[in-house]
Amino acid sequence: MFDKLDPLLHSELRLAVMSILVGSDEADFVYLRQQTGATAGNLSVQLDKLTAAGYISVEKGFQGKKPRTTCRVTEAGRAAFEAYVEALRSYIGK
Amino acid sequence: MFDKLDPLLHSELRLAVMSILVGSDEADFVYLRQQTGATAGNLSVQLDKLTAAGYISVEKGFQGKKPRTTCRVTEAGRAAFEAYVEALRSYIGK
DNA sequence: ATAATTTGGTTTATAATGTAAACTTGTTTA
DNA sequence: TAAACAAGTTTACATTATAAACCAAATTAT
Repeated sequence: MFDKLDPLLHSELRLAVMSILVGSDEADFVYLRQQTGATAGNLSVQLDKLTAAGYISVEKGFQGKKPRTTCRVTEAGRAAFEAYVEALRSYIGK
Repeated sequence: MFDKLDPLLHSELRLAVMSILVGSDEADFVYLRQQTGATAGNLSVQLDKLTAAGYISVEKGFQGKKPRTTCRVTEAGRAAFEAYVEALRSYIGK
């Protein structure tokens, strides 16, 4: 009756991050922080979890002299996001 | 950008319960247990939380000699559910 | 020059939450 | 009348989320 909801995506902050990445293909730490309003610590932890799950890839580099952490959604991440959205329908209809 | 997700509804089991109640107006403990596959303990705890939030009302009675716990969604619960679904759109589109 | 602040994060301690096992109360069955 | 069952509830434990505290490098102020 109800599809299982992927616990990695069923989290407000991680879902917001994935939503941004699915729609924009690349976003850096600072931008994600701005858009989500999350604290840096929380964002850092949740990015780690998404990385560990293979849902995003993270590249650390520099922009001039400032560190820059760039995130991208992986194919697995995109698929998981779509599956999550599909599973949600069993709860909320449509 | 992203709407806040009501933490009371952003839980797989509570969301499933609310989904059933919004669509059926009355359901008893045993039925909810069957439909959700939850353990009795977990269901009991989550029903308490929904009750404390004023999202459902619970009536305890008997059917013959067996206890029977009947749940209904309240108006506040229905409104919260709809708001939750609406908020979700900001994450998953559509 | 060097002290104070800011930027871009990470680690870690705590609080909140979810979950199932264990328990309770009463009923039916052997 | 003892064992098993039904309908829940309580409680203990594990997981998760979150922010505070921290760190390193760069910038700004003195």
